[in-house]
Amino acid sequence: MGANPDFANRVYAVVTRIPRGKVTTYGRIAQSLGEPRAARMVGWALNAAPSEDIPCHRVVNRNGNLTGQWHFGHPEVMRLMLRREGVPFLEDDRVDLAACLWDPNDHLNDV
DNA sequence: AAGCTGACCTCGC
DNA sequence: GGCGAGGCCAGCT
Repeated sequence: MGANPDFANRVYAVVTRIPRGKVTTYGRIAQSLGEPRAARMVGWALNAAPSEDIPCHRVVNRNGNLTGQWHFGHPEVMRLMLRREGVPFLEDDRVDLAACLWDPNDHLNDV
């Protein structure tokens, strides 16, 4: 990992806490970590994150667009995984954040 | 070795 | 309200 395993570790912790059928954004995660400007690093952390242990597919951008769809090997993979969990889609590569947004800051003390 | 890029977001004009 | 630049940090060319 990089020189900030602590940051990436927190990212993994947050992503793991994302309930099934819910999604969150990179910015929300970064903000919950105290680094509202480090959204890019969140994405990079997920890049090196083991997708088999971490539900990285539940992380989308602020627009609700599946930016990292090609990172799963194929765009349809991320789509099907989210759709399988009951995540509502506004478009083929865009989810309804208003319906399935899970804010880590709102669930810091809640499990 | 230096510069660009990248699963992004926020601020400024 | 739309466009541009800055910021974050590590990896790659």
